[in-house]
Amino acid sequence: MKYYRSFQAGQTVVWAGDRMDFVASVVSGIATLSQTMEDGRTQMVGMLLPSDFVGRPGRDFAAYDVTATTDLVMCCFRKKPFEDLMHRTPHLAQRLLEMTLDELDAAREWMLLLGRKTAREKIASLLVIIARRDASLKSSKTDGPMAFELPMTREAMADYLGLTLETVSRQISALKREKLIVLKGKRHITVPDFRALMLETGDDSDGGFWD
Amino acid sequence: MKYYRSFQAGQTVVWAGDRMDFVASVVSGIATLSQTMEDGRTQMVGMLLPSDFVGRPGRDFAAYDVTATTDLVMCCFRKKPFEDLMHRTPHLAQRLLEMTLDELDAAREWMLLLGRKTAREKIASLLVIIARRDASLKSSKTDGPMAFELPMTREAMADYLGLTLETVSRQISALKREKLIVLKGKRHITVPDFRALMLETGDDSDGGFWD
DNA sequence: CGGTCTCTTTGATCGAGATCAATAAAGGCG
DNA sequence: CGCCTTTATTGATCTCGATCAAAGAGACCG
Repeated sequence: MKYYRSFQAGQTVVWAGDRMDFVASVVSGIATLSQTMEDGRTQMVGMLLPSDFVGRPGRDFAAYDVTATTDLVMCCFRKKPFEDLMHRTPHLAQRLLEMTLDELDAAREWMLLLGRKTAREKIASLLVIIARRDASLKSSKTDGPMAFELPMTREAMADYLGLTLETVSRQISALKREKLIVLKGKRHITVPDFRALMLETGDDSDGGFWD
Repeated sequence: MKYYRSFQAGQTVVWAGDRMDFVASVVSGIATLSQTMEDGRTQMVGMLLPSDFVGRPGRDFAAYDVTATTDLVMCCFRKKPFEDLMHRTPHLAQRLLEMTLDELDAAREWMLLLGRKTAREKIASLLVIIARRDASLKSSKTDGPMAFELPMTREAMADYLGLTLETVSRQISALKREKLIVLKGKRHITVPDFRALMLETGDDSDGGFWD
């Protein structure tokens, strides 16, 4: 009923439209949900971090491509027993509801980004999100200089942000030129002044994050 | 504990950030959820149709502006008693989970639209969505000519689609010129050939809708 | 160590949609 | 009815990001 599966970075976990007779949660690593149009245009519609849940009770086919962007371990449950468990355990539905509402909020914030932000604001927003997540994982402070690894290629960033990979690259170069970020190699980023980067996201001055 | 509230088209139900001590569901009419950036850029992030739910158990402040786009009646419950009820009624959480998952799917489809579709595809997609909803409300067939009222201004459509109102107007004119739609006045639309319009949305040939 | 991947950067040019501006149509109301 | 406001259309121009193209930087491997 419960088992673990591992995937290498880049591997596909399931394809949209495939039969999917399990639900799962991420143990370690990062996975993405994405949708692809017939002509190949791709949009990432979700990002799964450790503890996040995939799969939908009462649906037999995957709605999205699920891809491991880093090495990934997932904990899977067969769907049928899981659904039974859910009926017997009221708390489970409530917990899932909480998580789904969080995802819905994230999706809506992302809609604002996709519909209204400039390329520069999109890149800054993504870097801020990744930096924050990283800081909270390591429970480090967000005021000094922050450093982290980008867990994705430029192309994946483009699919995330509704841009082309060239535009992503150019905007990152621009932020580097302006000393808002420092690059070591292609993936390691240091942010000397987090507030300065946040000002580039187009969001409210602080979003209540600093109190 | 339970009461009804009515709003006129254009009225604001709640502002983002306002205290919101109730949850509600739409009885009749249409409401929208939207987010606004400091400089006024606006993105609609959700559309509430009859039976849809607003408000989040365990959150005291509204996350989005809620606006009535047509005359609107909502059925409200004080939040505290509702939360108690939810603890006592396992089915309720499961039902809310279903609805929230549907909204999440809609939000993700919308993300693809915002991130990757062209202006023409966005307009066609919106018209198809509205036409379908209208058809299912009147439980009429989707193959003959279809006619419906646009429940929103060009500006609201623009906020929905991540476009400017001028672009919306131009694309509607283009679809009219090409006889894909027929306009009577500014709001009444007739679609002579629904499949032809669907081909303009950029989605899979039929999305399983025709079988 | 050179060869061949894949990923990234950078340059040149193009074009869809934004922006700025003017006009037109449709209500609402004195 | 004419006046005023709101909503929509259309035109002219500009600009940001897409597209096309080439070169650079690692990583892996024989």
